[in-house]
Amino acid sequence: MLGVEMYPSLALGPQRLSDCYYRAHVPLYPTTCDMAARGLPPRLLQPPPASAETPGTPQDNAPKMELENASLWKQFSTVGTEMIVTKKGRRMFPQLRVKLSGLNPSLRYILLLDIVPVDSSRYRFQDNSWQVVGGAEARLPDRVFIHPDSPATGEHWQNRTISFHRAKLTNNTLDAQGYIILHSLHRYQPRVHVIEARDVLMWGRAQHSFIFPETQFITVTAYQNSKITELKINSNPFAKGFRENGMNCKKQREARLKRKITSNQDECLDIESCDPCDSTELLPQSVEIPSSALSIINTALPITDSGFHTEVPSLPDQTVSDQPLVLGQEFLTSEISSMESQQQTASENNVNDTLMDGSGQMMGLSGYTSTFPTPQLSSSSHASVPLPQSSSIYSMVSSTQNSDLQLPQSSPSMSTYSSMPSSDFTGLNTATTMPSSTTSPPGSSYPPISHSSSPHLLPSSSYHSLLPTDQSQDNLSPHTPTNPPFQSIPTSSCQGSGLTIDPGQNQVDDGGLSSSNATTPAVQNPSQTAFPFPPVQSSNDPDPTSPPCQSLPQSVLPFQPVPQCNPNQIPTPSDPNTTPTAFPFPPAAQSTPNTIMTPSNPNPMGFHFPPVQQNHSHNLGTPIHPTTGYFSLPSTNVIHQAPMQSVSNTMQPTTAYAVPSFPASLPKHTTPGPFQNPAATLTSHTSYPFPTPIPSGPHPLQSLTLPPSNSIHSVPAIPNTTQIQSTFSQSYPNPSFPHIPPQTANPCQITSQSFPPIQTSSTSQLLSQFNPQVTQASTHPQFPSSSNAYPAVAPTEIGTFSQLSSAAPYLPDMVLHPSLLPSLDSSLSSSAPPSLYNPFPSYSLRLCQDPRSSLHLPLRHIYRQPQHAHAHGQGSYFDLSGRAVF
DNA sequence: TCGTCTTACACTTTTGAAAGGA
DNA sequence: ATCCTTTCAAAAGTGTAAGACG
Repeated sequence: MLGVEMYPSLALGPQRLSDCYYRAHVPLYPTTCDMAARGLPPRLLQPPPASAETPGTPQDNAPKMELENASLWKQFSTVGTEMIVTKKGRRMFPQLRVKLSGLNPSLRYILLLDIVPVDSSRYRFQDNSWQVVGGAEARLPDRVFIHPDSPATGEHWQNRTISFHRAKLTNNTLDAQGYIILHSLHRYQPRVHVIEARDVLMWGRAQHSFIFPETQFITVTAYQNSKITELKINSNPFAKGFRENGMNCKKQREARLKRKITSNQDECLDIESCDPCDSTELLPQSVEIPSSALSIINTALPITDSGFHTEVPSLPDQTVSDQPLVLGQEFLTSEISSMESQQQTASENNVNDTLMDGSGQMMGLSGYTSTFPTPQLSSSSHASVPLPQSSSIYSMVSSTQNSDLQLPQSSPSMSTYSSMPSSDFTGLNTATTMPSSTTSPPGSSYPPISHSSSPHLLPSSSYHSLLPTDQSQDNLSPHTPTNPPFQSIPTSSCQGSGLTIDPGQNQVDDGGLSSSNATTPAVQNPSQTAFPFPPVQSSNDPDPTSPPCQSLPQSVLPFQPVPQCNPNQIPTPSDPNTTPTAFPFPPAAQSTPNTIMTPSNPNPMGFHFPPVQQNHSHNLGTPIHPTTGYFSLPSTNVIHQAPMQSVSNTMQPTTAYAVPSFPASLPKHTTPGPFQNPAATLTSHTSYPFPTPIPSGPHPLQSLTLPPSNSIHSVPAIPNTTQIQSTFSQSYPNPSFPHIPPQTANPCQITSQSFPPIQTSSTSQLLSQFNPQVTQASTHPQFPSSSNAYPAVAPTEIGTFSQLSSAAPYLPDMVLHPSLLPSLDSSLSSSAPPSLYNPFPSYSLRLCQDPRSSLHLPLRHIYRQPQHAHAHGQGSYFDLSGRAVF
């Protein structure tokens, strides 16, 4: 789900990046984020204990992301966020503005935004609430918005607010602008992916995905909930005209209309009689703001969302010094440099932009806490969860997990993590141990759907999930040796106790809508000062098809278990623990590469970076499966074993939710597709089969037929290399969305989906447990597909998501790591009928190499988003469906 | 008839070019 | 000639309302 798989195309031609074709495989099934969205169970991963955070620990270095305008999002979430989609494309509001920390300042990263369906339902706003009215429409081409600043150094990303405000949403399935195509009246979850681009070849090696549950929204062509309209008008600068005192307010409009009519009549009667003074009506009028409006405004008043913004202690991440580009990387380099320069300029310009939306600071938490709808469809569990809990969750997150996360980077751990289930959904159904609340949160526009009941607390703050890196790989990688120890980032610090405000933070590309940075404390993690460079997967990996355990990421559970939160407890800005905005999703180990590449399921998750030249890949240290042609993902993600333990130990069934971490879950096909390499599918998580040539055409991918949902793979594949992090607002509101009926549940999926709490006590165990085959058996009964809880690391109860239980059209790609199963709470696993739950779908984010570069895969150009003649980069879109976007 | 979507509209903000000055 | 600031117009982003569509 959340896990995004990136397949670095190792061999890149000399051509410019813009000329390169990238094909993104569209996940047939819901991405991991879907899981997150669906089931973001109340359970929050516990933050590593503040004490645990120590400078130089690997955990500290883990990338962390926090949603800067979390409070604004929460404001909307409490009501039920709606996003307008139009044919011409509509920006998102609130904007998705995040802050990153824990990156290696010297490394380059690419930031991507994609939006995945939370469930397979279609919604309708009835009785002042959103209700499921049917199944979702066929999945649309998955597109990814590339932040215009990409690629940029970690320093660049960390020194400013990163805004994806340029991303546009459209409901035009034939959109040629490259905008993100969404269905109206469907529920979606934005995801942010941080992909390490230490160099061209290494691109996509390390991948981190973040999800903020509070950013879920329902797409609409016209606002359904008047409360949302009010919030938008009061929060969005562009809508000032519609405010009470605006020139386009209702009174003014009515007056204009009246005048217009009158004028027309007058004209008809006597043109000369028209008096210029009539225009006075148009003049702005002081308007008394209705109490309701005031309340809204008040809510928007700057409240420190620091509590929400507090960063979670970062997990250790491998640090890599920038390495000279390898052969074939020139084009990337040039492209990157060009883009970087261009984007950088833009970002710089935007750095000083003050947040106009008042998002984070502007919004009051109070509103958020009370009514914030949970992402889950099921009403019971989420609805019951009070916001305060979320706050408590934050505290927990910050406090506990670090120790766990700090697992030493060990190759073994990698395998273990790779296999780790993306999400544990066992508790999703009624059987969940977590307490379910039948009542929906007050004010929530979305009626709770009866479902599982675990309270779902979504951490607003970001988590970093560190995936265990494959040391062996890293070490083998030529680049590895050169990688200097990770330098701490001075500006940002995060951890709970250690949280500090970074005065110097600049906003990136905020479009001026974002709130001022000053108000938002940048959290730095003192401990991040230095972390050892994670071992790189050896390019020489003897067996590309080797079981994921080797190559697999180590995705360790980015999810930190969240101890039970006290609902009443509200995170305070001062409380470091409370603010983690995002939690990492453990990368989904890709158990069955082949499944991913099947024609029917070209690329479930994301970008494919097929190695152009295997030679390069090996040289680079990214193992490519000889037969399959997939790159084995390096284990950049390696690190976070500790979290798992902490999760299991600390997480409370009720409060904590497991986050499906596995980025690229690949649907498992019983029959290997042409692309598949049987061996690869079975054995190695790390190596992915190289996709067979796809018929060239304007939309090769689109032509592909998606497998019926039923055919969906029970086993989600978890990309080894990618580290998935999802950020959930701890305070995530109860699910306002109705859950989907379980009818469609795929038994197979269900089994795979449920993930018992993982016991991370011993990394070695996990590693030993990791078995690609096992992962393939994602159908493991312990992992119900539909379970809401995120499997990951969180050991304790898995939140149940009613939504998940409902049969979602999308099959989960995620593969649970067997090793995780044991650790999971047996009660949960037993309680949840495997068959009942759909597997949590996960997308692997993959970049496909341009076919022109002699690659098998059809290449797609990476088009830059229309520049609009603006100096600032507008961002780029990847069309995962194979459609040229830019 | 209803639900949904499209389009035009008026307003606001953003953006970039041009002009002017240092 | 370069750099910086200011001004201005165009483009883009908003929600609304009316109408179209199925």
